[in-house]
Amino acid sequence: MNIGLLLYIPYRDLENRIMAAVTAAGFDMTIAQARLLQRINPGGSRLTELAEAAQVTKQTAGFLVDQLEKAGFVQRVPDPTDGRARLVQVTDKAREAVPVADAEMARIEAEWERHIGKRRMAQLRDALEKLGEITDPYR
Amino acid sequence: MNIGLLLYIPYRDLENRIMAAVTAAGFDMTIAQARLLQRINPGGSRLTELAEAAQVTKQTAGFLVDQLEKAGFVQRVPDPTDGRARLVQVTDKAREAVPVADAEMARIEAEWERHIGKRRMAQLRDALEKLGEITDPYR
DNA sequence: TACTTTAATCAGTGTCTCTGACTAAAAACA
DNA sequence: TGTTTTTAGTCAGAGACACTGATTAAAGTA
Repeated sequence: MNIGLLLYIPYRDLENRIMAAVTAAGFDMTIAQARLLQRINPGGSRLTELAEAAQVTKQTAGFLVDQLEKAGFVQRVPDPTDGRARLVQVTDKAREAVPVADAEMARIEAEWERHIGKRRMAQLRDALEKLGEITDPYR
Repeated sequence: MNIGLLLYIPYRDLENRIMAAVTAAGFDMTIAQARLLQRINPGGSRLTELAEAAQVTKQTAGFLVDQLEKAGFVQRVPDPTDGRARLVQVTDKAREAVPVADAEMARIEAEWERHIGKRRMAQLRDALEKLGEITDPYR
């Protein structure tokens, strides 16, 4: 079986389940919004940075940040070091969603480990981390 | 690092590269179309089957099949065993794209194996196949 | 100062995906 | 057999997401 599909199937399952958990907890956001949100640095990120990290255009990133801002998950503040730029910062409201996502993630990882075994899980992680070195365009 | 992102990064890289190779060879199709095309059985598939396999609604599958049909990559023929249904079949034109995709896939797999080693590659495949047992909704 | 680059936005468009409502054929059943 | 329910697929409408191209304002550079 095609290695691409093999990678995609568990990925999609994981993403769907985490999004379901997050929205069930009352955090109303979409997958694209969540993907972007994840990439924001602790001190805030510029839109251009964010676009690059998430592998979308600045326009798309701006569109998503608009929605996240409207929903109260991020705020834009002026960048003190550059008058053209603004920093996108995660709000407390969005930070409250993190433990929900983390808990679901832990649940899924435990399930996976139970099914494929501790050894295989460690090997999977190891192989993927090494693979990231040549496939992550942001690295 | 988050196992979801770890899975997603090489997947996206692979998909992008294969699509680039396929479109560069003159086969003008989108990712969504290609995903659906992959799922069509040798003897043809019903729309409902296809939708289930690709995890989209019947409407979405129909929309994509319309486009694939317009581009000449599939044809719809009546299902002899069911007057309501039609079989979506892959055309020769689409079949010509397969070796292009396969060649790119082989190239990528070779690169990956060169970077992470034969042993890790085998472990990755093994772990993912086992994981598919619990994460593939179509299985 | 004049020119170039960079950060972000505005305008417009195409693709993908969904929900809901519908038609027609097949299957189930009374 | 005739009626009801299920199944296969389509039509209509809407929203989300992604793109290209053009523009504005600030910063950096010659």
